[in-house]
Amino acid sequence: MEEFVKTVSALKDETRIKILKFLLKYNERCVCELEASFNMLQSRLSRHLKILKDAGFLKSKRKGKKVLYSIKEVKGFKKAALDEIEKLKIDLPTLKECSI
Amino acid sequence: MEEFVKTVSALKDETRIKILKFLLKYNERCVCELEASFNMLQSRLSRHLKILKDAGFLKSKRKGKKVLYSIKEVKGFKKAALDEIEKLKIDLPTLKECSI
DNA sequence: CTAATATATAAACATATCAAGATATATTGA
DNA sequence: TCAATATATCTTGATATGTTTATATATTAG
Repeated sequence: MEEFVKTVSALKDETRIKILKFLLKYNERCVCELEASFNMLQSRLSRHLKILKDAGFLKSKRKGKKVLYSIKEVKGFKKAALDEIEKLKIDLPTLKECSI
Repeated sequence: MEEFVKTVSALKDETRIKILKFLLKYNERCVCELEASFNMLQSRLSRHLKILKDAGFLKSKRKGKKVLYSIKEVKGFKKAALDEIEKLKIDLPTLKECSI
């Protein structure tokens, strides 16, 4: 139950839905790229990324100063959720890549 | 997007998850049966049923004084959610049937 | 080691959601 | 029509969640 509620809670936020859709489209991205692309406060992003990671939707790996986030391979309900998000017709910001 | 958020929001509550699981198991039930089974205030139950119905998980039909609620046939993400809920290992209250 | 950059966490405040109690609406039968 | 039963809605107070600002931690360059 807890696990399911956590999964669903992570999905119940427009910002997080957009982040997931963005990473589905643009693969592995560092926080500063997301920050630039979404034009969003870093602390806000970091918080949402943590929630998505804790819920099992994202994985992260450090690369130097950067931390790269990407979609984790999932199945079952979580997979269905990502599929649904991928189909949503919502505007995503364009990718603002990091120098380096 | 709105639709997806509404769907997910409906799922983000333990009471509603239990109601869904209960109706998956016991099929069509009136509010007073749910009230008796869950030992829950009627207004609280009614509120949750409305949220689940608005989100597209439940349908209802009136039968005399009673209103009968049951799981609606759904597909895609919603179906995956119901499947997941059906698999959850949580205790459900036993059914307290209505006289009549 | 220190400064600079990248990311994470914490505190304060605002908003959303829930439970409970009160009230309203709908249906039936007298 | 009126009373009783079943269900729905509204209001209030409590709790949870999101945003912002400030601060802390981690990594690299010098």
